[in-house]
Amino acid sequence: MKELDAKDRDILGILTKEARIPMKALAARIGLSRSATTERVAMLEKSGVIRGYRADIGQMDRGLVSAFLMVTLVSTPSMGVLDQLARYSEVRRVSSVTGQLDLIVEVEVPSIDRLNTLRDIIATHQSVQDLTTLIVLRRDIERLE
Amino acid sequence: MKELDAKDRDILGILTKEARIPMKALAARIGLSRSATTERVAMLEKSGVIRGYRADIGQMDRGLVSAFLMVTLVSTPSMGVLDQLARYSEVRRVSSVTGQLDLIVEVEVPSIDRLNTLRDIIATHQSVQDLTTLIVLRRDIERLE
DNA sequence: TGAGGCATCCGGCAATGTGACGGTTGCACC
DNA sequence: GGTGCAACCGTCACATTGCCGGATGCCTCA
Repeated sequence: MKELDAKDRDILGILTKEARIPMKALAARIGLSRSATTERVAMLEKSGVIRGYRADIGQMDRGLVSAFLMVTLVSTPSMGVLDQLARYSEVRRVSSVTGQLDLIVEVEVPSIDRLNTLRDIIATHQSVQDLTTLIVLRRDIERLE
Repeated sequence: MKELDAKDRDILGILTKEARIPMKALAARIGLSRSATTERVAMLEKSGVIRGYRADIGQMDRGLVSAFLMVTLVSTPSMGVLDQLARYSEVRRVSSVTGQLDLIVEVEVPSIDRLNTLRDIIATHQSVQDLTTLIVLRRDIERLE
């Protein structure tokens, strides 16, 4: 895939905030014709830079509990932990990190009970050495893209 | 705001995956007329259930570094830390959590240098007691909505 | 019970946006 | 200087949208 130029970055910048904007308006904003803009967006989609478009739903309205599970592994190559994590749809994101920890697992569960269940399942995995649960009390800032 | 019914949840389910779908197609999928569907979506937007629409960008394509900053505060009412954090556009999300930590700050910066700068700025804030930086090496799972 | 108010739905029209295409321009390469 | 190519533009026919009036069902209260 080619380098993205300034126009492409403009497009991405706008689409990450207003994904439903009409092509015509998008074109006007970046200073290209509609057809050129449509072509660029199609290219960005086809090449995988744009993976899709999502509505951004307020978390409170779903009545879910979010938590971070801070995981330390016995040995760094994760040995099936990821496979297991991937099996649970409540697992929203898993990040390998540097530092005292190895994985940060973000989960979103319907209840604290379910969180505890999930926590226990993961904590008892053979390659998990230590697991700390941090429940999100409040989102103070949220600007994910 | 009223309770969301099954149709509303259908709408949300579809829009969280395909935010750019035309209203007509959305209407056909949930089994309502286009105008009723448009009305419902408008209601969901106005009431804040739908906060916006975002293009989903593959993170690697941006050449950015993501990191978690684990913050312990001197005293729990945050005393201006949030205001300061909000000032930096690299701060993607801040979560108040239970446990040994007080805040989890997620940042996305163009370089490690910038990360260090940001880290230092936050760490020297008077109400920050402790700050640990965890750099994201890899996203193993990502299913944020 | 039946008249009014309200929420929700539908369909239709005019305005706007889209997909598809052909034509222009600028540039690199032989 | 001719050929190929990538990126752009404008236009046509068609699809989608915003906006409306009107139907339907339901609740409330005289």
